[in-house]
Amino acid sequence: MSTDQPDTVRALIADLVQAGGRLTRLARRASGDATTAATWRTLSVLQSSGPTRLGELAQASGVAQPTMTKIVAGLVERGEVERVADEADHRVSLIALTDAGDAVLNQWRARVAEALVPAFDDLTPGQIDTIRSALELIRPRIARGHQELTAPIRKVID
Amino acid sequence: MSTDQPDTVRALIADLVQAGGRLTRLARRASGDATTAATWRTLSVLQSSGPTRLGELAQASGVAQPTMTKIVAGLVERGEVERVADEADHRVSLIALTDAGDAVLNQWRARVAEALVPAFDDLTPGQIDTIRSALELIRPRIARGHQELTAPIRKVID
DNA sequence: TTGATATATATAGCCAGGCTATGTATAGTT
DNA sequence: AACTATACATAGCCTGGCTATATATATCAA
Repeated sequence: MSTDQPDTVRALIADLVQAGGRLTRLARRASGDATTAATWRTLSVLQSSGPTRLGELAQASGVAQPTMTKIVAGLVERGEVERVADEADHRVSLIALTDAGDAVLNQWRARVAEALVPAFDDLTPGQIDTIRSALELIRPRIARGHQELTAPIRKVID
Repeated sequence: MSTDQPDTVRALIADLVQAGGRLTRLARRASGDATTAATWRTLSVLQSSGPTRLGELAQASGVAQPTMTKIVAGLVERGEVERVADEADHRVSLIALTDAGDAVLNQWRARVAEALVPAFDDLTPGQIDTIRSALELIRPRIARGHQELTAPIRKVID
C-alpha cells in the first residue's frame, strides 16, 4: 500500500503527531496540575512494565539517560518511585513504582478524563469503537518506534 | 452513552492522552531535530489559521501568554514568523508565518512522517481509514477543549 | 477631555525537562 | 591484572512553562 499511496500514510502520520501534541498540551492544562508530561510518561511506563532499570526506562519513555536520571530523582524525592538494588549488577538499581506513585498516576488519569469528558461526551458507541480501534493500531507502533530509535547504530554495523 | 458506560469513555480518553504523549516524544526523537514541540505547535496553528494576535495564538496553542511571547521571540529571530502592525489596535501586532516558516514546518512534517513510516507501513487500507476516521473525530474536540479551557471563568459568572 | 477601568502584551524571575559531554564505578574479557 | 565495555551520575547549558507584575493602548463615563 505504500507504493500506491505513500503520501497518504505520511500525511496521516504527520497529522497524528500534530494532534498528539495538541492533546498532550490540552491534558496538562485540563488536569489543572503542574506536574509535567515527562513525569506521567515515566510513571506510565513503570505501571505497565513493572520495575525497570534507569536506562531501559529512558529508552521506553523516549528521553536521554541523563534526563531520566533527573526525572527519577524528582520522583524518588516525592516518594512516587523507589530504587531497588540489583544484587546481580551493582551498577544498576531497579526503579519501581510505589503504592503512592501508582495512586498518583491513577488519580491523574481520572482527573484528565474527567476534565476532557465534556468534549467527548457526544460520541456515539460506534465512534468510540472507531477511536479505540485506531488507538490499538497506533499504540504498539509507537512502542516499536521507540525501540527502533534507541538502537539504530546496530543496523548500520550489521 | 455516558450514562451507560462512563468509565469506558474516561478510560479511553486517558489512554488517548497517554498515547499522544508518547507519540509526541517519539516524533521529536525520530525527526532528529532539536526544535521542540512548542515551536511546531505554534507554527501549525499559524499555518492553519493565518495571521493571529499573540494572545489568541497562546490560547490556540494551549500555553500562557508570557510563554507564547518567548516562543514568538525565538521564531522572529529565526525569521520563521513576523510581526505585522495592527493599525486598528496599537497594543497588538499580528503574528504571521513567513515563507521560510511555512517551508520549515512542511519539512518537519515530511521528516517526521518519513522517520515513522516504517513503523506504520504494514497498515492495511482499511486500518488507515480507521485511524483517519478516529483522527477526524478527535481533532475538533481537542480544539474545543482548548477554547473551553481559556474562558472557564465566564461560565462561573453566567 | 480627562480620569478611571479594562485589555494586550512585555518583563522578571523562578523551576523542570531536554540535550551533549564527560566522569565514575562495576562487569566482563583476555 | 589490565583493558574494554557498560550503566549510571554529574556538569552545564538552553528552551518551555508558569505566576506576578509592569507598561502601553483602548474604552468608557462624567
